[in-house]
Parts: sequence; structure tokens; C-alpha cells
Amino acid sequence: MTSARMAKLKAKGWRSGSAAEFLGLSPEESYFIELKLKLSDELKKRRAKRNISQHQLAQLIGSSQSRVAKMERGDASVSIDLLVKSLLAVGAKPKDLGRSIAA
Amino acid sequence: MTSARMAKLKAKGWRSGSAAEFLGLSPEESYFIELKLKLSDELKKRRAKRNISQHQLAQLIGSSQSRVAKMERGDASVSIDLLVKSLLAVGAKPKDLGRSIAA
DNA sequence: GCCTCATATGTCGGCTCTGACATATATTTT
DNA sequence: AAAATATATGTCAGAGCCGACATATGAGGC
Repeated sequence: MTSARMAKLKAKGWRSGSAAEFLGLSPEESYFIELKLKLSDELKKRRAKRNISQHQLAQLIGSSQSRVAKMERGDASVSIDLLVKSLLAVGAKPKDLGRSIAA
Repeated sequence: MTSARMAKLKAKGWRSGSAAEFLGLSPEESYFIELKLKLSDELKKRRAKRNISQHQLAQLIGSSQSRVAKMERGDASVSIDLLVKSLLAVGAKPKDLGRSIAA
């Protein structure tokens, strides 16, 4: 997690709940965001591999292009549940997700 | 994932969206449930290690005993987000979660 | 049996996330 | 450089999850 990336996220609506850290994020909050970003990166990779548009991916998983865009950008309004469901829908297996997260 | 366990979950409110499988669950739905159960098992393990009650854990993570019970039983009303936040709150690191999921 | 503590189940008002839509901004193609 | 396509951003009503509470069931000692 680079500081630049954190700043970008913070500016996009991520909020702190604690104090004395770089951007006001507790370690747990940082880990949580880090984890979501790993999943969103994995989703981007898998879509790139398939050479399909966000719109096509959206249809595939029963969502909309705008939500896919938010997923891939790590928007604060996107849940881990949705990321996981989307990844499973594009063929990722639990082990793949585990590896992505542990990496 | 044993069939008995799946049946138990199904009976507790899990709903299918697809067809031709053992309990009407698509592979993706099965993977999703499997994944949640891995996280809930990890949470149970970590609470057991600390020798604290559900009530105490609830206070620790800012929730209630009933929700902790639901988390640990894999209730359908519990999100992965909440499970992950709870695990991080009791000291799990992203790598720990990755390992739990990949296992 | 009763009492105590732990876990499970059901319900509910409030809050968050969701898909959908509109629209803006890149990026590619012609 | 205009048209076409892809991605990003903002908003909203409805769906789903949240903590909290009440209550039930279980496990243990007395």
C-alpha cells in the first residue's frame, strides 16, 4: 500500500474512525482497504485476460457498468461480498481468492 | 463441503438461484458459502484461543452476542465484510485470511 | 428440580449497498 | 476531428445487513 494510493482512496470517500496514523486510518481499517484492493486488482486482471468490456462483465454478473467501474476502482460503496461474488462468477476458485489475498 | 452441512445451511434460509444441482445451488453459490464458512470457522477458532464468550467478543468488535452467534453459524444474514472486519479486529492479518480461504 | 451462564433464534428500525440511470470524460477508430 | 466505444462519477429508490433486544435452548453445578 503506497501513501499515494491511500490518499487517493481517502479523497474518494474513505473515512477514518481512529487517530494517530498517517491518514487517520487504524491498522484494521488499512488492512480492510488493502484487502479490497487486492480483490479489485484480481477482478481487473481477470477481465483483461478475457478481453471484455466493463459492460460485458456487468451483464455476465448481473450488474451494471457503473458498478463494475466502482468495483475496479476500489470505491467505498462496494462490498467485499460483491467483489467475491463477481470473482467467482468469472471463474475464480476459493483457492485463487485465498492466494490473491495472502499475496 | 459435506452434503449434510449444505443441507443444514439450506434449511436456515439459504436460497438458490439456479437449478440442476444437489441442493439447487450453483457452483458459484456453493463456493461463496464455503468461503464464508471458512471465515466463520477461523473466527470460532480465534475466539476459542482467547477463551472469551460471544458476548465479550461482541463488545470487542462493537457488535452484539446474537450477531456473533450468527457469524459463527454462517447465517445468511451475515456479510463477508463483517466477518473480515471481525477477524481483523481480533488480530488476524490479511495473510492469515488468505491462508484460511485457500486452505 | 432450580439457578447461572453461554449460545441460538426471531424480529425490527435504521443505515448501507445495490442495480439502474444519466452524464461526463477518456480512448480508439474511421 | 468527429464518431464510436470504453470507463468514470453522481444520484436514487429499493433491497439487504446492521446492532439491539427479547426470548428460547443448552450445559453445568447445586
